[in-house]
Amino acid sequence: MRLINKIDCESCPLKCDIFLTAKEMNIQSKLETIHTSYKKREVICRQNTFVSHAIIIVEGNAKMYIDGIYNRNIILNILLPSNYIGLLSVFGSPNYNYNVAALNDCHTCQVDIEIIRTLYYGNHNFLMKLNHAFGITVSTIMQKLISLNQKQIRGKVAESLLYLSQLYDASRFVLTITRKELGELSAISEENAVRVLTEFKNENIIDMKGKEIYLRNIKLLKKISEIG
Amino acid sequence: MRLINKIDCESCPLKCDIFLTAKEMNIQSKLETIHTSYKKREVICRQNTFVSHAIIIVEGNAKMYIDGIYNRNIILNILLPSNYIGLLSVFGSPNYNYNVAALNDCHTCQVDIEIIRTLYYGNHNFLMKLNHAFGITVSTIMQKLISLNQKQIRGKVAESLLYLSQLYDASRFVLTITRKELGELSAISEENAVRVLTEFKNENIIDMKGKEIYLRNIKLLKKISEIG
DNA sequence: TAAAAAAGTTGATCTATAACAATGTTGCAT
DNA sequence: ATGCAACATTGTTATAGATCAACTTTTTTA
Repeated sequence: MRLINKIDCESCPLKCDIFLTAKEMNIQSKLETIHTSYKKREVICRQNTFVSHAIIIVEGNAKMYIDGIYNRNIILNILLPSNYIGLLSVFGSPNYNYNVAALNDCHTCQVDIEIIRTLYYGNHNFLMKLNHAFGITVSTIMQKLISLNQKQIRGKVAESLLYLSQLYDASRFVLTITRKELGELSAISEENAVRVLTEFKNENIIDMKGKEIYLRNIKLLKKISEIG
Repeated sequence: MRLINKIDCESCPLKCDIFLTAKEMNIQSKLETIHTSYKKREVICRQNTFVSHAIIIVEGNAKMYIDGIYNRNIILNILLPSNYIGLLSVFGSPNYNYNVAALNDCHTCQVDIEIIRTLYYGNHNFLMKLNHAFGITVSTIMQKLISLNQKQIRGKVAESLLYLSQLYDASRFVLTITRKELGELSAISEENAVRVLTEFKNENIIDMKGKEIYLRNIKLLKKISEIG
């Protein structure tokens, strides 16, 4: 982790959906932010450590994951630019309950969580947004709980592919994650992740060349994902 | 579902941890509440339906569970008196993302969610409590995600037993759930739930007679739960 | 640009657990 | 009191997916 710069930055942390703009909040003073870069594979935040800053991904992709038993992690989701980390702790638990690691070189903008806290203390508009976001988080994780538990490998991989497609808003995309990570996202082994991908390719459901993936038959993928 | 009574009830919905007392809120008017009873096995609220009321369990136990594929549900947790249902929706998703069903005859007190919303709209103390509660919920579910995915049946059952022990605050307790439900709480089959219980009994880790369970060796149970 | 490390692939084997089956037990309703 | 439905138990079988192993390809680093 290299600290690039400690500058006043008005726009980037406020781009994030959940924050209000400086204008809306009617504040003059600029927020003091820290800009930090992370290299590929570097850990941005670590489960069970204290949340000192709200972090916004400005550039790059990152994975949010929880430590499993015996090095078998579970990836919860992929973070894209404008996604924030750590807001769960604003008025919630003081520690991270997940890890975040850079999938490629990442640039972040960080704001002291205490500043966020005081800034938004009495702002119920913000609190409502926060609560709303948490509601979505909870229902997402619950959905994941089901699928990781009850679907079989084809259903799990289908779901992951659809998730990625939606994330990148395209039926043709370049995987930022490795096969092993695709396995961690689907809670299956690396080998089976590869096998299912090959199956899908042979069945003309997807097209694949290295990291490039094209979802040929999204309708069928959805079916496979649903029935498990 | 039988509607018992529509009375003004000041104390019972406010007993719940997350609410403030009428005194703290400095309100004179009494809250209009609905008291409803549910018989054993009756569904109190249904996944994907609109949350119209915040429900507080006044008496009885209930299970919170999500619909799985093919009737294989997953029980998230057991609700005891003073636990609330539906608060996730106050400023979050408008629908339930889980089911709740009575494990034995239950008595509930319900308050229109809209009243809660307006009552607490500008009350950041409440919003902060809500945020805090959500934080705990999220980290609990994440923990569950790990254990259901990576532990094997002995670890899962050990975890469930420890959970129940903590819930009832006793090493000796009477199961309110069936073996099938213990399976659903541990995400394993009913048969394997029985088998593991018998194993634990034979290994003198627990004592068991029908629905009565006594955790003899909690330390070992914790070990089994941790290593999976 | 060579060497090392990381990532990807395919086949064979092993195993944990679900599913099936059969039967016993308890509790509730009429 | 009796019969039905829910609940519990134990043994057997089948299988999905992990693990192991050996190898190739790609990417990173020095």
